[in-house]
Amino acid sequence: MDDRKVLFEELGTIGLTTDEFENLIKGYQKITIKKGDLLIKSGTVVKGYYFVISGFLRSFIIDFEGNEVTTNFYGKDALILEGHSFFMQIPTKEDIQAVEDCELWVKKLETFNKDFNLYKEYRDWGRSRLASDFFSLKERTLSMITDKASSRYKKLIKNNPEIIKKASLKHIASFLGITDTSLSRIRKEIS
Amino acid sequence: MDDRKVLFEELGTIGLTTDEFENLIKGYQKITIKKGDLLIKSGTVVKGYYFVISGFLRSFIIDFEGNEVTTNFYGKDALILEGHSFFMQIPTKEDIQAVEDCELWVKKLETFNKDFNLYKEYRDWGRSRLASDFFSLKERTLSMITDKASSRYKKLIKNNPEIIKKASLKHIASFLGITDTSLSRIRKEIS
DNA sequence: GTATTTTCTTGTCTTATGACAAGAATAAGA
DNA sequence: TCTTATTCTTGTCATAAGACAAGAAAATAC
Repeated sequence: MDDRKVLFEELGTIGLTTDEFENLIKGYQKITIKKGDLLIKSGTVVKGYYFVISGFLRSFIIDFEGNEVTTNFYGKDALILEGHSFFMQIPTKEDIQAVEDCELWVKKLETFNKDFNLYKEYRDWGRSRLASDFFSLKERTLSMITDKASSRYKKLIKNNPEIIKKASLKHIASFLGITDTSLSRIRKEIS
Repeated sequence: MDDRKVLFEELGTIGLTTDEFENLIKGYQKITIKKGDLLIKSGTVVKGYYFVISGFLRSFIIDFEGNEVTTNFYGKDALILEGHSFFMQIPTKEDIQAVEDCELWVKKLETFNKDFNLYKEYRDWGRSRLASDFFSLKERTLSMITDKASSRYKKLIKNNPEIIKKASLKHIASFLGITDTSLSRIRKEIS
């Protein structure tokens, strides 16, 4: 029951009655994956969305030259929603990998659809989440355009210290759109 | 009635009955704006989403140094949805400006919410649109990371020739994340 | 249709970042 | 614990893109 706290914090405040909330919560299943394992494999259809209970993950794609490009990081309480694949039920191009051992809640498509159509509050919550993830991505894209690499790195230190602590230099570098060599030099420069 | 064709193509195929469709369509109002005018002003709360019937628009933000950075372009049939502001009803940071005289359909929040809760099909459509816009932005961000400026420009020529035709060099340049000087040289290089 | 403003091109020089490679440090495996 | 693999640092050199400035071309206004 303790683990439900994470969900409770997010979903317990959207305005559902206790019964509705309990019913909604039933649709979540707990899973664990080991460090290095893939939660989502590129080429497959994503079957659920996920809440991170504990652990740390990253998403990446393989670019045309065969290099891994890290597209995002997911720590405690993060929502992992690969909407394009999940909603349209088409294969995803991204892989999502556990950087540490992880515990997650899964919500599968069928129960998601059922609850989505059942509860207005859940719909509003989902819409907000999507809109705010969209907004974050916009900010990131803008930062790629207007900031130089060292500023992007400094922002990451300030806003996402967990990433700096848990992700490897190589993964952070490709997330920032630079080489690991450059990031190493930026680190030296800053310290 | 002719102008409804645009909407029809998008919304007429989502599985509503004729009556439901007619009712949905009623929620749209037609507006026009003149070249140079702002459809959405930064600092205000977005009151609707828009379908472009005719014309051409661009969205931009002002960065910390006071420069305009073009964030998107919208041609015929495009959906203009500033979700973060529209759904959360908070002020937006973006401006959206008519590059040419434009005609648009507006759907205001109240009718949107009514119809969203009324029709499952409309909900599914909205979710798909949001997910696919999200996906496009992801691709754009990835392109900023993995492609050099000339490749990004070539992709734009191939995938969005309308932008090349209608937008100014300066706006295209900031959209691609480069200076107008650089884009001018890339154009010379290519031709 | 001329004047004025805006947009685009081109030149020179600077700078941030990449490519490649070799060694150091750290982590993982046996 | 020792060995091997991985990650990180550092050096040298190459290159894409920016900064600044001046002129050409095009669009807009009067």
